[in-house]
Amino acid sequence: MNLIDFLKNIVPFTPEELADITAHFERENISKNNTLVREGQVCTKLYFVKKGVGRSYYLKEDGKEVTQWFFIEGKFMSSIESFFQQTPSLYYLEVLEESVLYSITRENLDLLFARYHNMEKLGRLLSTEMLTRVVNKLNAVQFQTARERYDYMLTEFPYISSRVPLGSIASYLGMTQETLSRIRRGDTSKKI
Amino acid sequence: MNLIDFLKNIVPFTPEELADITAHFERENISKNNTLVREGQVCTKLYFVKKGVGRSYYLKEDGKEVTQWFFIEGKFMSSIESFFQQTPSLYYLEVLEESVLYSITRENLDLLFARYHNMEKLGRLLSTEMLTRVVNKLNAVQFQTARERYDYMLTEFPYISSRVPLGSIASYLGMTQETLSRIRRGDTSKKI
DNA sequence: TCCACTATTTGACATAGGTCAAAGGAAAGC
DNA sequence: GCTTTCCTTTGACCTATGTCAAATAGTGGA
Repeated sequence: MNLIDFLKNIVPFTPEELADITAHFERENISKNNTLVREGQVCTKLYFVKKGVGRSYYLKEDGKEVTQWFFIEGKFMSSIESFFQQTPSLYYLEVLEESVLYSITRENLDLLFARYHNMEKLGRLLSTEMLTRVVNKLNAVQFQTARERYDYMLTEFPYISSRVPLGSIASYLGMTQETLSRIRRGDTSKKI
Repeated sequence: MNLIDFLKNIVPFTPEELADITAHFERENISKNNTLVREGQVCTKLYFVKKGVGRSYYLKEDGKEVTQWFFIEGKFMSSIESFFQQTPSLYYLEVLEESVLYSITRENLDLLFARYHNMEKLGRLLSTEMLTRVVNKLNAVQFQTARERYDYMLTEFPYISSRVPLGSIASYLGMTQETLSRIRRGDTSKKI
């Protein structure tokens, strides 16, 4: 997914706006398993994923990683709260595959927000879209069985299960790796 | 909390902008236990809660109500997804106390978004703020024990526990009313 | 003030999913 | 082609929280 096409699909930017906006992004090629942000750091960039997969996660006291979100092609990726509030990140942000990202700094983004009414609109629309997604996940996690949550995930991130380790998916879904493994095996009716 | 003060605190609107914006809101006095939106209806308005408390909830197949969110004084309230995507609401929206709301329709809000760059900014900021809150709840619900979730709720909605029925809070927290009751009793260490 | 509801608490018991430990598989480096 | 390490599966057992049912406590209305 191309950044320009992505932007055009959401808000009817003029060609001049598009040119100026994309000029503020920088292409970055990131190799597999690279960490972009660590816990405690302030996240300075917002990334558009042109190719690859990323995830945000945090460490529980016992040292276990808990996946917070996956970021696939054609989505923006960041430690959102840290980036927007400029506070230390609670999360790690990492790339799980060889990836191509387009990044923009907070200052440049603010500049574009201030410069273009359309840009502000883009921000609002993307933010409400993300809000909807998070609410969906919340409902899945809060009120569904482990198996139903797995089904939810397949709709939210269709192809991810073959691309990322099972443990990352399990913690994203709020279950253990063992449980997810048993679900995948497919013993539906029997007790898991 | 006054609507004008609330708006001014977030974005530096001009007095003219503020006057025009607030002129598009309508005051509504709603009596206790009134339902504003039903499942399947498209939610036509966004409400600012000047006084009172509201909540959104949905009905599970077995007929049990599950609280999705509480809306307290000084917050915007709506069946958000329905309002912004103009799709049938998955949720009921109701007022739990005698309340004073300021409402705006989708058309008027879009008009203001289009008219004022600052308004678009307000939308973006409120949306990211809400996103942060939902993410916090998600983390609480997904990885904390029933007791910890209760503590989380006390920070998110400090005074709500005395204002709304225990069952509504329990389902908001993803636990049964019995469990919440036992937590409140305070048998911390012993098995609940 | 009493009644009729509705909301909350309590107890006994059931279970989904977690924990711990170990065994297979797959994959990366040499 | 081996070795080492990591990832996934499996089994046995455990626990937090759910379910069901009944007992109390609160509350608004007549």
